[in-house]
Amino acid sequence: MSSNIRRSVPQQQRAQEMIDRILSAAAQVLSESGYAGLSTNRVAAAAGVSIGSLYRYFAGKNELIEELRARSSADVLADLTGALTAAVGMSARDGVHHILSVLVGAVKRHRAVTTAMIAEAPLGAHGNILPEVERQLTQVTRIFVAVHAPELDPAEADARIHLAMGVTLNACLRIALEPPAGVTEDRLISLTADLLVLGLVPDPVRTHPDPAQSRPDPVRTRPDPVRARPGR
Amino acid sequence: MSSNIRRSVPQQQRAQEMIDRILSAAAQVLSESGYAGLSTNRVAAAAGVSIGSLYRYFAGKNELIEELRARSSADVLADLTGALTAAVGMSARDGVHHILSVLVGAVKRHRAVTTAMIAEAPLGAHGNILPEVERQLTQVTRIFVAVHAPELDPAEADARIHLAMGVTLNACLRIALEPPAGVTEDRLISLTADLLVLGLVPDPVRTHPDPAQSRPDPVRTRPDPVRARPGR
DNA sequence: CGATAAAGTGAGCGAAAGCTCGGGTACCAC
DNA sequence: GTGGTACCCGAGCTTTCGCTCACTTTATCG
Repeated sequence: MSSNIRRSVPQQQRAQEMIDRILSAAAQVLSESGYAGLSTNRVAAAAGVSIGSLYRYFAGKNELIEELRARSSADVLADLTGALTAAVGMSARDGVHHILSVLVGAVKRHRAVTTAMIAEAPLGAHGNILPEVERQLTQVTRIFVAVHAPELDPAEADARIHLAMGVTLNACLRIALEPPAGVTEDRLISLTADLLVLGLVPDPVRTHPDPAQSRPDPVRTRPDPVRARPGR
Repeated sequence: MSSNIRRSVPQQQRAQEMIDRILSAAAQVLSESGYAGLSTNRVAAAAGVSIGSLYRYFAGKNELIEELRARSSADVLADLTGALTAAVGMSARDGVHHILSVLVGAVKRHRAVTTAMIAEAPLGAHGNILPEVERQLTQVTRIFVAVHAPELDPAEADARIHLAMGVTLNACLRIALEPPAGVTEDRLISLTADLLVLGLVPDPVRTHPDPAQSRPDPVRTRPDPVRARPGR
């Protein structure tokens, strides 16, 4: 258990260089050996640095990891803010598309950290890697919904936004980190963008299935059968 | 490093009981201390069993974890298959809704394992917890799309299915494990169901933002930038 | 220059991990 | 009973972990 915050603030240039060396070595170890393979000794060795030096600048392993995550998150966030300002002049769908592709690109750049951090890690309890990004995105989306669908009551809007955040982040991660074969990345982004604008702004006409749609499905059972046992 | 596969097959009843004890102890440790806190010694102690007995039936820690995951996955899969047969008599949207709520319930029942397994784990490289479930769901969805949207070319259909799988699994996990405050679970499931049927079956009318919808957005850029071709 | 602080080193600590193995105990033929 | 097999135990091995600390080297400055 690390406790004494012994981390010293760098004052010379070489110290800053060392910090960078350590962090990029950590990212490298992460991409080569995964989160489980990330030990402070290994990082120090990979950085060509003494283990003692590592502990001079990082109070412990968790600090090191958190710093790594924070840097990636900040970088992705920077890209996002740029995309947001670029999107204000576009149509809703084009804006969403643009934002998505920027996010996908940013995540790709940080493949090592993001893939490894989807892990539990000792960070947030819920294992969210990019909370800053999600926060920013939520904020903007809230405004978007308020403008384009002011009739929604707050709870309903929140539900849609929550869902949209899940779709967005999940889609970006999937597209960037586990791209399926046979489909272009841009096609996936387009589909996601379509889905998002559809899901955010309500359209009373299509919220339920239109009766004409049904196929040779003869039986129409009870509106909803007994739900799965509550369990536990 | 575990190597010799020494795992013996149980022949007496008490052996089977022991295996169950070990597995449920593992689940308990997992929910109490997270993935990082899961050690074989701890599991054995929690099960009130010798560490040697654990290694008689599990070739190593990974085997134990994989068995745990497999059991949860199988249980969720069983629920899913039930939901699928129940859904054949329903409308598309109701069917999807039903499947989603069953999945959410199943995930909830396996909270400990699923939350911990979202972690890296030494399992699949991509950290997918329920590959069997995803496979089954993909298969059914493929049929669904083929029936309801036969005009889609295969690549386009695959893209939509891939996206839908991401949305489905992510939504279920989020709803089951990190339910947001202020919104009922059922509302989220309904929204997700709407989104899914919308996203799966193409509707030429709404693939683009309708012009009437827009608010005080003065600028409207090009109707649509180059759209990705169907790929492949 | 000499002095002081910052930066950097690495042997090695205690703890905990995964796992082994020799030896005991419960069970089921006969 | 007796033999044999399946079952179960737990001290303790080996390795690796996070981390400390006494120490040396390098930069800064009067």
